[in-house]
This record gives sequence, structure tokens and C-alpha cells, in this order.
Amino acid sequence: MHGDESCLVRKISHYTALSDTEKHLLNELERESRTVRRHETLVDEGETNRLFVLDSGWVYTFIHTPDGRRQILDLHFPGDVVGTNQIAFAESTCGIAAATDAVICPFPKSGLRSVFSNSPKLTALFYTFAMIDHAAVLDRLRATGRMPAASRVLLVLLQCRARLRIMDPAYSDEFELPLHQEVIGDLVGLSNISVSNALKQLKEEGLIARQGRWISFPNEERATQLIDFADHYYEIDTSWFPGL
Amino acid sequence: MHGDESCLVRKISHYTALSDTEKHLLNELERESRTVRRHETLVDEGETNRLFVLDSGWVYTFIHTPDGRRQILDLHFPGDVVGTNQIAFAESTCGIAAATDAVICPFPKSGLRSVFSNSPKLTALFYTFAMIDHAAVLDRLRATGRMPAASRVLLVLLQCRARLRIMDPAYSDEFELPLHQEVIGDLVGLSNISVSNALKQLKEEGLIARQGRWISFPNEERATQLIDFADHYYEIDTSWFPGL
DNA sequence: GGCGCGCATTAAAGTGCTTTAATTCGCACT
DNA sequence: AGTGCGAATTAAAGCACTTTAATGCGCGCC
Repeated sequence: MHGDESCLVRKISHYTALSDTEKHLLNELERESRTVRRHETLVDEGETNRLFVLDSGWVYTFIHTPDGRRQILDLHFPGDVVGTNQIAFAESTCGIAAATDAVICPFPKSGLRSVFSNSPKLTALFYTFAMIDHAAVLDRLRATGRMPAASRVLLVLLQCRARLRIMDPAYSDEFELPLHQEVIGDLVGLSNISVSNALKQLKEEGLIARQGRWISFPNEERATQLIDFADHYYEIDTSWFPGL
Repeated sequence: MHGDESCLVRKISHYTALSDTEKHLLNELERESRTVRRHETLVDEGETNRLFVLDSGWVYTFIHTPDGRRQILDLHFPGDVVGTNQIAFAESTCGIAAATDAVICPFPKSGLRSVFSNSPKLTALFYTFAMIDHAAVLDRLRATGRMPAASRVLLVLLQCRARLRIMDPAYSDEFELPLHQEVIGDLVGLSNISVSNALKQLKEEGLIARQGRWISFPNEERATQLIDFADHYYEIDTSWFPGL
């Protein structure tokens, strides 16, 4: 675990208050930790499923096409539980790699069972997180299928900031984007060259500003309107679930 | 409800045995039913969220881009619970429309709460279904981002059959595809013209056969290998969840 | 300080899809 | 059988993205 409090507890506290028992259940998932290096593959495609809490750094899940190209499926940030969306399948169909140096806390499937057995509230929240991830994928599917290159890249940038804000509202102004352009392309079906051109175009149109790896949105309203971006991530409706 | 037994019960029975109490809980969700016509929009984008069990027919969820094009997000088959993936968000971000004439059984959010409160097993299964839907979207994201038109269309066809088989294993040989080519295109980011060309190409290569709306796969192994298709839908791992 | 490496940028040619438009097919209805 | 409409097919022009390749930039390292 990293810092005073578990990353998972901090993320979940953004949505709801937690009892000490619940905090204890979650802390159990972050007992062991391991450092991984940028570009390292944590899980290969087809390997058996593995679960971990992401403590720091960014990781992504990916899958290759028969001709060797790559599509990134999910991007994960500190506080995310990685691997839950593969839990229904015996063997993982996608690989996991680190976009930056990262600290992960692996835990066995049984750890999840103890959470689900003991806390309907946490079960509801895990369910909700799965749907938030799902919403992010749907946004990228829409962009990948039906939007031009610049809009697709803009979506990735707005999405990253929206999800970083869950853990740290200080990201409101600008944020550091550690992703290579090839990775951005693999998120929304573009080549690295198109990503470069798109970033240039977005800068020229005043929709983004770049200083090294730091990105900001000088005209945020115009940016969100251009792609109809809605921030699903910050507020959720928990009224429908039992025990909350 | 349609037929002797609820669609939902039949679908879930494919995965696990149900007690009478559980069957009763599920049947409650299908008390009321409504007929909808092909092409009818059931829910508009931005409307408040609504849930229903799909009893017969096919429906899809969609979202428009700012320039008026359309992306289909999910395709739903008899036995599916439609709307659960939007439940975490106060207002629905996508619309729902009928691909064929259909019968739907609307129920309130509270219906889901009574299922979740009373049956950990059904909760687990709903969770699993959400992940199966998610896997289908991920497959289409990969295809949309990184595969040529013919492969994308082939994926749609194989995916439809795989999901129909959940309800009815008789679909193993051939199946009726009621989707317009425009709808197929909206599933994987293609124009209707490209879909037409892709179907022609697939037929010429012997990967599919068509008789009216009926589709079959004369060389199934070659078809699945071409796009690395894995049928996630038929078998799932339920070992990780409590109460099963 | 200069070298070398990884990544980003720029340019030019090639390609696969879209758009537009005309034709054909399938099928319900008279 | 004949008519009319929606959808699929076919063809041709246009365009956005990819591929390939060369150049430029930032940064760690000896």
C-alpha cells in the first residue's frame, strides 16, 4: 500500500462513506505490492486471469488483431481494480501492460469473494465501477466508429482528465499525460502519425494547449461541445442499490 | 410474458439451476408486456433511464455523434435485461430502438432492487451478464478500431449467432439475421455500402452463405480464425461468486 | 559537450472507406 | 400479374487515414 490510506479506500470514499469494517475488507486487497516498469507486460493474452489494485501509475488492457495490430480496451488509473471485467471468463482474453512505472497490489479471486460476501454496499460499488468502465469504452467505441481523428484524440484527453479527477480534484486545470502517441492511437484506432497530426490540429484550433506532457483545455466548453462529451465518472446514482 | 416460462428464466437456466423463489423473483420482472414495432424508438437519448426484459425480437442501444451519424452500442436478444448498464447514471446517455417487431416487459428500478436484496446468486448472474455484454462491446471495439470491413461484418454475424445460441442451441447451423445493412454498419463503424461489399466478399471467399435473411458459415473454422473469434457467451466461470 | 537513443514531427504516396447517384431486387398490396 | 416502395447492389469520384521514410527534438549517459 502507498501512503497513509489505501488507494481503493480513497477512490471509493469519493462516492460514499465507508465503515471501518469495509475499509478493512478493502485494505486486505492491498496487502502485497509489486513495482512494475513502463512498457512491462503484466499479463499476456490467453494467460489465466489475475486481479490487482492499481496503487500508482497507469496501466492498460489490450488485445491484438490477427494481423498483429493492437487495440487498447481499457485504461486504468490509481485506485482502479484491474481484471474484474474478465472475471466471468476462465482465461483472460486480453493482456495487461504498464503505460508508466506503476505499483500494483495483486490479490486472489477469493479476496473479491470475501468483499462480495460481507458487504452489499461494496458489491454495489464494484458493480458501479464496472459500469463506469463500460461507459468509457462505449464513448471510445462511438468515437472510433464515427468520429474524425482530432475528435477521437480529444476524447481520450478529456476522458483521462475526467477519470483522474475522481482521485484528485486538483486536476481541474491541467494534467500530465504520460501516454505515448502510439498508445493514444491504440485507444481509438489511429496510427501514431494521425495522433500527431490531430494534436497539432487541436492546438491550432485552440482546443488544447501543451507544455511538454502537460495538457490543458483553454476553451473547455467548446472542446466538450465538439464531441458531446459528458463526464459520467464524477457523479453516480446509487439510489437503486440495497444497503446504501 | 411469452410462452410457458419467462424468457429470463430460460436464459438464466442455461447457466445455473434456479429455485422456485428465484424463478418467482424473475417472473415479477415480466408481469407487464408491451409490443413495439420495428424501427420504433423506445427511449430517446437523454431521457430518464428505463429498464425492461426483452421477451421477443431484437433491440439495440445507440448514440448519435455531433454531426448526426449514429453508433450502435449494444444489441439485445430475447432474455436480455435492457438498461442495466445505464443504471449508475441518473439520465440515460443513449437511446434504445427496435430492430424488429418486439415484445418488451418494462419494470421499475425497484424490481431490480428486490432481486439484488433477495438473491446473491441472481446478483452474481446479473453481474456476469453485464460482463458478457461488455465483452461483446470490446470485441466490436477491436474490430472497429483495427480490422478491415469484411472482418468487422463477419464479427457481427458470428457474435449474433453466438448470443442466439444461449437461448436456443438449435441455431448451430444457420440463423435468421433481421438486421438492415445500415444497422450492421452502425455496429462497427461502416457505411451501408461497405457492409454490402463486405457481405459480397465474404460470400465469394466461402466464409458465409446467404439465403435471403438466413446466414450460415460453410467453413466455420476458417471464419473464426480469420478474426480470432472466441465465443465468450456460452460458458462462463461462476466459481468466484458467493452463494453459487 | 557531444553522442546515441527513443519518440515526435513532417512530408509524400498509397489505400480503403465514404459519399453520391443510378440500377436492381424483393415483396406487400391492389 | 402489375404497381410501388424500401432496401440492397453496383459504380465512380473524393477524401481521411495509413504506410513508408526522412528529419527533428529532448534527454540520459559516458
